[in-house]
Formats: sequence, C-alpha cells, structure tokens
Amino acid sequence: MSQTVDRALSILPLLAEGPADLGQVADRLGVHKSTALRLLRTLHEHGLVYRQSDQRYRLGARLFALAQEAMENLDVREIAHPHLVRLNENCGHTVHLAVYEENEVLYIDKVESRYPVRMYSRIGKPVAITVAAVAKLLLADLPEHERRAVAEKLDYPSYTARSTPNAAAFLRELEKVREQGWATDLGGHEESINCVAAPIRGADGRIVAAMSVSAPNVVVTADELLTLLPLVRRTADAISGEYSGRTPVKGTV
Amino acid sequence: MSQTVDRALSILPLLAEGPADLGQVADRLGVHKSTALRLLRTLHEHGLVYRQSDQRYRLGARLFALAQEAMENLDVREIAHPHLVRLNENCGHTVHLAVYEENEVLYIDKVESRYPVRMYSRIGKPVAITVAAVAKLLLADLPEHERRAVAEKLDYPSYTARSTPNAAAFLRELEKVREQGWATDLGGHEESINCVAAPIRGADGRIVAAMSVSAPNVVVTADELLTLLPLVRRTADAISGEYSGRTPVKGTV
DNA sequence: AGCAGTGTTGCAATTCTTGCAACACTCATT
DNA sequence: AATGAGTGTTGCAAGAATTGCAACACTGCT
Repeated sequence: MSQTVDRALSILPLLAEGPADLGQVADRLGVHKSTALRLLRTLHEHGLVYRQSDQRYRLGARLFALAQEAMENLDVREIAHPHLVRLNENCGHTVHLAVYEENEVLYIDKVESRYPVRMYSRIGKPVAITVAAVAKLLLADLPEHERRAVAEKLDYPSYTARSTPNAAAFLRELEKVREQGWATDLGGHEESINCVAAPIRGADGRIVAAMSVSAPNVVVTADELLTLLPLVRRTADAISGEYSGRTPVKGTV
Repeated sequence: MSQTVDRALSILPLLAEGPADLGQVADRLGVHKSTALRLLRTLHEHGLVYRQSDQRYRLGARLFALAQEAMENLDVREIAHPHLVRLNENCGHTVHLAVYEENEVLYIDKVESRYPVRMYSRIGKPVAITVAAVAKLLLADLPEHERRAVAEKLDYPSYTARSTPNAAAFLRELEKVREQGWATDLGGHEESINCVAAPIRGADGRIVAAMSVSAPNVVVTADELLTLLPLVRRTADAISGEYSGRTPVKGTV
C-alpha cells in the first residue's frame, strides 16, 4: 500500500462532500499545505479534481466520464439492456438492473416508467441496501458467513414502517428470498412504491446481477404488480442464459 | 506533481476501457509487476478498483458513488432543478442542464420527456461538444483565444449531414450564438432531434451552465420547438437570478 | 498603506517507493 | 500423476521521490 497514493485518494471523498480550499484539504489530510498542493495538482492533471473560479477544489469532470465508461463496459449490462427495454414496453413500469460490490448495491441500468409518476433513483447511485428487492437477492446469494458479516455491519434506517428493522430480521428475509428465488419490496423504501425482483445468474449458478420492476401504488396495487413476477423471472432467465452461454471475450486491446 | 500518484491514476482510464490483469496493467504503465500490484492494492482499498472473480481488475463502485455525490452537491444543479421540473411540466419535453469543464461539456441534470419517444443521453455523460446547443453556449462564452484553442483541438464527427464540419464553421457558429444569447441544434447530433438552449449566468455575467429543451421531429417540428425559446430563456434567467443573488455558503464541514 | 490570509516554490533530510529475485499458487498439458 | 508455464505475492536493500520547512508572492481587507 502506497502512502502517497493513499493520501491523494483520501482527497476524493473529502471533496465529494463539497468544495474545499488548500488549507482545508491539508488539515483534513494531516499534511503540510505544500504536500496537499502537490497531490491536488496531480489529481488535477488527471482531471479528477477541478479548480473553480474561487480557487477552491472540487471533483472534476473526468470522474464522471470514467464512471460512465466503466458502466457501459459491464458485460451484464450490455447483454441485459435490450431485455429490460422489451420488458418495459410490455408492462410500462420502471425497470432496474443492479449489481453488488463490496458492501454496496448499485443500479447499473434503468428504463423509465411510461407513466407520469416516476420513482426517484439514478444509475450509479447506491441503493437502499436493507430494503430494496434487488439488494435482497444479491445479498442472499453471498456465502453464509459473509452474508452475516455484511448484515451486522449495515445500518437499518426506518424509511417507512415496513422497512427492515435490524440485522436479524434482514437475515431471515434473505433466507426466505434465497429459497424462493425472487424478492419483493412492498413499501419498505417509499411508502407507496412496490417492487418485484428476479436474479440473473452466471454459468456457475452464482447471482451476478438482479433486475426489478417498480411501480407506485397509484398505478397498480401490490397484488397486481405480483402478477408480473413470472414475466420478470422469464426475462431474468433469458438474460442469464445469454450471459452464461457466452464465451468470455479476452480482448488483448 | 507526484510520480507515484500519477502512475496510480493512470490506471483508471486504462481500466475504463475494460478489465485487465496485473501483467497488462504493469506493462501499460511501464513498471514492474510488484509496483503495479501495490498501486492496485491502494486503489482497491479506496474502492476505486474492484477485483472480479477471474482476478482481473476493473473500476470499482465507489467511483460511481463519488461521481453521484459530487454532482448532487453542485450549487447550480441544486438551484436549477425545480425550475427544470417546472419547465418540463409546462412543455412536456426532455430538459437538460449542462456545464463546461476543461474541454468537456457534460449533463448534470435531466428531466425526461413525458412523450414515449425519448432521446438517448445520460447524466454525467460527456455531450457531443461540436453540435449540442448547450455546448455551443458554454464554449461561446470562453475568452477568444481559449475558444480558438479548444475549437482547433476538437474532433468533428459527422453524426448527420447537418453536423458542424470543422473548426472554422464551429467558431463562426459560436460567434453567432454569442451575439444572440441562445443556441439551437437542429438535427446536428441525431437526424430527427432538435434542441433549443439558453445560458445561465453568474453574478459576474459569465456563463456557468446552460439548459436546453429537446424533442424529436415526430412530436414537434423545429419551428414549433422554437416557439418555446422565450419560455426557455425566462427559465434560464430565473435560475441565473437565484444563483447569482445567493451568498456563497461557506460551510466548514 | 499596511496587514492578514492564502497559495506557491527551492531545498535538504529521510522516508517511501521501486525493482529484483525467489517463492506460492493455479491451471493446462504431457 | 507429474511437470511446466503463467500469474500473483512477499522481503529486502538501493536509491529515488516525497515531505516539511521557511521564505516568498499575491490578493483582498481594514
């Protein structure tokens, strides 16, 4: 582990909170101003940090571009996308695709609802991991000890009365989800929004991603939404088949 | 400028192209494997890099989270958002907000069209800088020499027959945009999509962001879209007023 | 004008990084 | 089964790169 790089990278989350000037950065890093300056300069050269007109630093444009590019190169995403679109054309609701990665679950694709009432979410945004249907699927597939470890570490915010209250309840829910092979979120994140989700599996049977259909109560009831489950599962299975059948592209680029 | 950090950061764009293993990274960096390993480890600790099951590295989830967080903390975005939503409610079309930063223009907010036909774009994605209406406005405001320098450096892809063909034409267009104070893109990016854009200015009169309304031909003709120009400009001006009137919040946290 | 606050540079000490070479490990092949 | 190629990993010593200092610019205030 490199100390210099470690310090430089520590600047990024710091600036994500909001712009900061040289002194503030140096203080929070616990280094001399001149050191902070040189680190910031290096970050700047790579476009990860931008210096605004008031001389303060904030995160730079290249960061967004990098994130976008990385996302678009994800194999699952590429394969899944047309399926998601087709599903959206069939049912009209918002369709999400999400992956798990080191204690975070995040949306990597989204097709917006055709209905005027939309739910708030954004590609790249970490999802409410304790309640989202896709998160339950992704976590349920972890090896038992790891699942436990993650569940203990999490916070359990009470978004609504039906939010998962604590680790024990979450682990029970994960066990159920694991057995039935699909998951729901019925108003656990936002009072009036329900989701049904199904897993996408790789060749080895492990879950590599999860997809969901979400709709607000005012458009369809939870029961009506549940009737879409077979369709969602079929779509997920189709993606799984295509994903695992494919020989991994080992580009030498 | 720090060599170590420089090398570490060079890994990111490399991985943005696609996953790579240790050897590939070391080669492309021109350093020993052990060095590359230690850099990758540091990046990994910060979540910027993820090690997938086949041991290859790719960009990590934290990168997306950082980009998201940074975006949501942008002052202009925060102020503009409700205005964009209102504009969308009035006209029904897709509304974009974009900023310029070191040779790139990128969308920082978007409100989707109410019509079923949507245009492809994504928050955080760099825009087609040579044709987009918002890009014209943002570049037109640069000091003359810088504008020239940027225009020379750019590529001019022929998205459609009406795309800006070269630097000379682009500079002429920028001059026109600069004088009239608004911009359009009539099928320059995608054959059937038109946009009108207006600038958002800070207290000093400089353009800090630009917003646009976009719609495909099949919904409204270019002429009809142009009738929205006054509304777009009024919205942009309202945002400008609110943005420049506000005293900068100097939070210590 | 003078002053406080902030950002910037040259330099010497020493810390931190680097490359090497040897070692583990996995996987495919004979 | 065993060998070998390919890849990832670690300890160590040499040397290079980073660090903090202190002095210097610069800007905006009082």
